[in-house]
Amino acid sequence: MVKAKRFHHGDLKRALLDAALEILDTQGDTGVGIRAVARKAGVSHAAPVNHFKDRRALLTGLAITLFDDIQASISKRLEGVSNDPAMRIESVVKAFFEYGAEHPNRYALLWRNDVVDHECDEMRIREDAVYDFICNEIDNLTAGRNIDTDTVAIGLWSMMHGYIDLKIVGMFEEREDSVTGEDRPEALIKMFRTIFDQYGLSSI
Amino acid sequence: MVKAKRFHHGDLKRALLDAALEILDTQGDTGVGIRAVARKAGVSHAAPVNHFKDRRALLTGLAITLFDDIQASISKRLEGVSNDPAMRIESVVKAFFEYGAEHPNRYALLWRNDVVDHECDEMRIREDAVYDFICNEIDNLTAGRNIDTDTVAIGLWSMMHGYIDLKIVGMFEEREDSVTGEDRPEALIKMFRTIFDQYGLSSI
DNA sequence: TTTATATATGGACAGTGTCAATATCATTGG
DNA sequence: CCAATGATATTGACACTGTCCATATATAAA
Repeated sequence: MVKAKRFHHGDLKRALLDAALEILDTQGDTGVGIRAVARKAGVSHAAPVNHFKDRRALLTGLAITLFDDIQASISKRLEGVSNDPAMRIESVVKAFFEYGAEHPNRYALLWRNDVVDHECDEMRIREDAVYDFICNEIDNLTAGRNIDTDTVAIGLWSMMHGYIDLKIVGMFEEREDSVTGEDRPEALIKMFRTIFDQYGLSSI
Repeated sequence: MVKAKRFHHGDLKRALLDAALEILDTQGDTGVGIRAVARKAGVSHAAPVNHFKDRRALLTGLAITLFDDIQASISKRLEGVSNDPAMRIESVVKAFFEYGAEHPNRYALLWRNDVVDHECDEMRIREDAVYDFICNEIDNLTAGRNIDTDTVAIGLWSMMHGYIDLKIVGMFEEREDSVTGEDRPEALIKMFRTIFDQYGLSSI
């Protein structure tokens, strides 16, 4: 039942994903093709079909591993953080900011609707895990008040994602903060604090 | 000097862009290729090279026309709106919301960093036009106060873009607003009003 | 060991982007 | 008006891609 060193190659699926990730980082998702990945993994051009029936399946599989990486990064950050819901939310946001800045190609792939299947369970489960975590923390803040959790969560996630995405595109180049002088991500986090404040969430 | 019905085809560049847009709407940007567009326009597969040297150039050219469409939509909306900066900003946001909902493939193409060249002047000019408009209106609100315009503008645009983009991906399906019962875009706009309020921008 | 299943190979096909050589049209100069 | 020039379109070619097929081989089960 050991997964390594079985069959012809060993664990080809893992090898394919490793190769795909390397190509993604260097050439973007355009370069991540069935044949190119197979070539890098040292197998024939038709070998991957046994593990990924499609190019779409390959990229979806890759995206799933990327989401797991983010989740791991979030968990690591949460270890050294207090139980304050606001601080825990901030950890999630910072994890995404960091991931997008360090691995723009990986982050961009995650939200490519054409080459990644967001309908599949494995993808949905992972998205929901993060979303539900945020909602749960927001609930801790809004307890008893007449505030819709989803609205706050969607607003938060939208701003978080939009900032990362537009920064990757290059939209925000040469637009430094001339007043506070702090990093833009910090400014955006502070901006969200003001939202929470206005919503009566004093603890943040 | 008339542009129509000149040379072999007439105005092939326009015909190519029309064909490209039709394919984009029906098949997404993956289907928008040099050969497919040429086929639809009724010319040989190598004809487009005279007007777009690349597939990237073709998609960039297409994106430019899309941005012009959005700008036109914004201008139209602004006609029936008062001089209140907050209302004018809201018009811009609503124009983008509407465009993203009605033409998801077009909106998604706009921010595809790999197939659209955001460095070129024609693209930058159009992006800056909208951005500067928003900044200008924000300035009218923040006049004299110690608030960084770019921070507010980036936050606004991030939230606006992120919401549209994630909605296209399907991230927000089945997450209705259970409290207010209003549309999510309205809720997000209201959310931004709270930001402005908190920033001391009473007029919004 | 035999059988069955999972996995990998090589060949083929249609499709793609891009380039080079050629042909045709439109405009300009004489 | 005619010739020349530059812009535009066509055809053919090349390497590459995703996907399918028949085949071969390795593992697991009987």
